[in-house]
Amino acid sequence: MIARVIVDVPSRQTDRPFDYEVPGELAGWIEPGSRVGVPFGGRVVQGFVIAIADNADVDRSKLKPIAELLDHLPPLSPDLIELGHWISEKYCCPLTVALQAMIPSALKGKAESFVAIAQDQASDALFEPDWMMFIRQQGGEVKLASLQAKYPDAARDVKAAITLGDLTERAAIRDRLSVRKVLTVFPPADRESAELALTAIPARAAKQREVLRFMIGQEDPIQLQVLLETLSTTSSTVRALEEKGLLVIREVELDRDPYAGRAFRRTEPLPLMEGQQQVYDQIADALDAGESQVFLLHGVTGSGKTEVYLQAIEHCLNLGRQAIVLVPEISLTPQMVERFKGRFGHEVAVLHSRLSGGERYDEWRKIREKRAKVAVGARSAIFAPFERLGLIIIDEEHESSYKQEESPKYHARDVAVRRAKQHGAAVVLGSATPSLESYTAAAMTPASGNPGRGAALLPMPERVGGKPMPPVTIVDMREELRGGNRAMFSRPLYEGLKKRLERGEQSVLLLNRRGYSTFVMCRACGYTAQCPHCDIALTYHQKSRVLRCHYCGHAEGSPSACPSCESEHIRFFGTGTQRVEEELAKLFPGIRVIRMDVDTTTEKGSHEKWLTMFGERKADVLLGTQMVAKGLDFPYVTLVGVIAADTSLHLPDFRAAEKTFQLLTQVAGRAGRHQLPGEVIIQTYNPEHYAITTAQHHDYDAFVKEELGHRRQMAYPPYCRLILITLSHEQLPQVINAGDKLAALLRHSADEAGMHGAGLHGGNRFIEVLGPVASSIPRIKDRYRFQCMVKYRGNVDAVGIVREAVAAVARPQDKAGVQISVDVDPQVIL
DNA sequence: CTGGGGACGATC
DNA sequence: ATCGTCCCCAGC
Repeated sequence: MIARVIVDVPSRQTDRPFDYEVPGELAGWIEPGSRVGVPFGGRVVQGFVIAIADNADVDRSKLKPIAELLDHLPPLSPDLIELGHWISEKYCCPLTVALQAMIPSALKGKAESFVAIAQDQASDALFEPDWMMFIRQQGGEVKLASLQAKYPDAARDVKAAITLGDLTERAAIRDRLSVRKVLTVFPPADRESAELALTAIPARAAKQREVLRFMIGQEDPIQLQVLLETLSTTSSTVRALEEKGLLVIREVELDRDPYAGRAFRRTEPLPLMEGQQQVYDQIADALDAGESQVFLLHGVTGSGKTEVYLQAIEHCLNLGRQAIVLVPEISLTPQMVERFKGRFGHEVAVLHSRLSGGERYDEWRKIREKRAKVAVGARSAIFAPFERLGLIIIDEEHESSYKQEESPKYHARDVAVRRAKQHGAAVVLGSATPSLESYTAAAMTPASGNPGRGAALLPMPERVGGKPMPPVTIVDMREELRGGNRAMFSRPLYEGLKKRLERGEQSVLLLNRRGYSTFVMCRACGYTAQCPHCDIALTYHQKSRVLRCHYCGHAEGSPSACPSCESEHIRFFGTGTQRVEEELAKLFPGIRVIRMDVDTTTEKGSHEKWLTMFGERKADVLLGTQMVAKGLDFPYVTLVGVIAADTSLHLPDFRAAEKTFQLLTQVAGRAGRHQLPGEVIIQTYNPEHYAITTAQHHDYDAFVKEELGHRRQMAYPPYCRLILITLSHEQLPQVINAGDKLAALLRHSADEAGMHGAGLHGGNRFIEVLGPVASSIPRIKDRYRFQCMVKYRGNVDAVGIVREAVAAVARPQDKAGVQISVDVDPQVIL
């Protein structure tokens, strides 16, 4: 029996299966998906079995046996392995990287070396060195690492002993975490004889009597720790009873439950409004049919999408299938979790990055061991190891956080569609502002003349309770300036805030820029403070009084005089959240402000803490970056102010307008969701920009129409697909050289591919290579950055072309080599 | 003639 | 990625 193993060595050259012999004793245990330790190039590494075969591809003499099996249940299933292949192809990464992304990091084992005294070595206490005696004391075998730590000078001798055969070396894979085990006390099995024994306990051991009496009355096993606290005694007392054979103490597996001690109030399905019911019926039909189908649920904020999700999941579970709910990391608040736990109780597993490694592992095991049927989580929860998926819901599907920034650079939405196909599951993409990719996919419905393809559009244009969308006022900041107001708050926004304070209502202020100021400039000579490691201006942080780089974290003291001309006319320009906070305090003495940005929410749970405080009306204003725009729902918020809508509009990103529109629409939906009517004020220097005017009228369709026009004109997605290749190196000439080489190779292959297709340009099939050009931030962390862009459409294997070109350029890949990263733009492929 | 150091290639 | 091998040149 032969196992094909993908070894955990993430490089281009080892990105293929290696064959291993399955030892007889493991034959029944090893299957595709098993995690194993295998000897590889003179050491032991972790690997995944991806297939079982009868015959090896290589000469039998080269085969080595699998060294160890790491889990009793394989952490991957065949469908996840297949999905891994797809990811590694589509996103251009080694298969092991794709597979590793699917399991909790607790299962990322590292090889550990052990040394043992060889069997035939007799003890020779007189002449033995200390370290050898130490090994004997430890039972003949120790971790190499602990030997190194204790006897740093013995390295030479130990190495020699291994070479001579006096010591043997053994490697094993060790997981970062294991199942949590808790000492647990079991009540006596035979209560009658225990009663008898009770009387036999002498009076001086009164504590033992008390413990035993307690345990006789106890139905269930109890944690030792809890027992000791309840009866305020010590473990020796309990141990004594154990030794008498009256009690049993055993280690019991226990989940680390991040929501332990929280009771979730059970909720029942709410009656659906007509709009909700129609949407639900369509999803339920698809679930009944059991065929993969993608839905785009376009529901305005407050239209009751979550209740539709909950009932669709319930229907899915009733059909004996499982469901995954993806939510942006930032929206995965306890309130959000509560909605799902409240409806489905213990059958919900929660997966997100704020959990500790152990908690995450235990939630994952709940799914693996079929104790959970619903997974709620961020991006990576798309890999939840369910066997019969029926439904995948992606809430706020337009969110860019569904794209992973590190390798594997997958987009959870695209992976979801693929995974649903494997399982015959339904996908529901929910958003008030669908991404253009999803919208275009939905525009290809049978009705629009593309039968058999496309996502079904499910509109939910009504808000629950019929609340109107809040009125949105656009304030032209150029007018304000002309009117003599140079402050960061326009008069309408100032008046609005003042009114809210007087009425005891709350406001939310959005400014998509943290820190105090955007840049520091000398008015005399024009000097600006730049990061020494990146080509980017430093941001001043008021509290710590330092200039900080938001890309590499570099910090330096802020100058009081210009470092270049020594003038004192050095000033802070641009506005960050810290400065707004300061200004609010000046304008409204006594105002209570909660500031929420990366700087104030690094601590675990701080994000929720601030929101809870705000919900309890312990602050008047919630001020923050885009994290205040997402999913918050506070009844006393009646004013939402956007301090500078232009911040995201001018980013060097063809999605800048789309992101701005989404952000403004999202944040506008935060006001007046309850009894009190709301109001939104947007400050901007571009009041006529369509992203802003369409957001003002809550007019998604108008925005999409306009934006699609621009995208078509510029040949950007969804009218084509993109691959961005970024090259970086410490030396500028090296990057330029590699960039030129790469572009030449790409152009050559693109031409060749074009030859075989009809109508290269303007038709439905083309491939175009742009660059190399310097990236928008030409240097980060002391590395110069250049990029090439591949634009393509139709049936061309652009990723394949890129993969080959990258492999050719990255050939001499020693330490001095140019780093190349490949980014495939998201695309809903149906 | 030996021994360090960097390029090259294999790893089942 | 990491390790062993080969080959070259410097030093003895």
